[in-house]
Amino acid sequence: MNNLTARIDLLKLIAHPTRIAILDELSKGVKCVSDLEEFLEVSQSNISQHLSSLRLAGIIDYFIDGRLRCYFLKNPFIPDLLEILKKEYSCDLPGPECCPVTKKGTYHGERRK
Amino acid sequence: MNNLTARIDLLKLIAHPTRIAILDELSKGVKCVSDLEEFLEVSQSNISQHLSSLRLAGIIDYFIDGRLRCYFLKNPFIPDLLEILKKEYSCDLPGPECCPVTKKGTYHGERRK
DNA sequence: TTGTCATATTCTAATATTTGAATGTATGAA
DNA sequence: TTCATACATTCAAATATTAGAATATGACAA
Repeated sequence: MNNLTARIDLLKLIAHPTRIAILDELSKGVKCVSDLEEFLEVSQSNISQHLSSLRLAGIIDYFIDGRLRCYFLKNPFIPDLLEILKKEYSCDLPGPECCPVTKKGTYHGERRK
Repeated sequence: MNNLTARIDLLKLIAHPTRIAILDELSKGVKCVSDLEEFLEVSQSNISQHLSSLRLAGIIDYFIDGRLRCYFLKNPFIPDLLEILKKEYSCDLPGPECCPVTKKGTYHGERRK
């Protein structure tokens, strides 16, 4: 499995509102499960399940402090992803030469013979 | 639905090998379906289905040139995403003060009373 | 006006994901 | 040594995603 494939798998795992919320919170610092429980609107069991999946994928990890499990971000791809997820874009990409609105210009890409 | 939720939905839609391959190819320029067919290992029907989903989500669009449909990228979030997907990271994020390996330091986050 | 090319749509089966409910386990306090 | 806390695991049901097969459509060429 190459790098890109692996990265796409990560993306798929992460593309979930609760998981993003967890990662966003962890990006601010170490948190234990009950910290997360306080600001997420889902059950403790569900949070644990998400944490477990994220950890199996190598995205986060934890250390044990007494009876707390303190989770933290591990994968450096995550902060970059969170950043662009929150970024605002003011307009669409510029259309190609032969724009669908004007119908002018032609398409110069490769075509089947 | 706020911006972040919408962005997460986009992420979920995109997190698929064939879709990423399509978007990556479109990021290099306009392509029609048969161009895509040539380098993707999936059926034409399947490509069309992916293109259709991507278009419904506002990620891509096309213009008609004779009997070709020429697709292009529309959503400006995509190039940023593709960039970080391909980025190499040399190591994990630095662990927190109280690291799981050394077991030193303590956890200063908020805790339930 | 018929055929063919380029592409889309619909339907369905297979598969994957997500969740809640119930229960289990380890730790520290009393 | 018993109890409560903090968290994890297992299971099953509900739901969503994906791919392929079959078929449809619209444009151009002959």
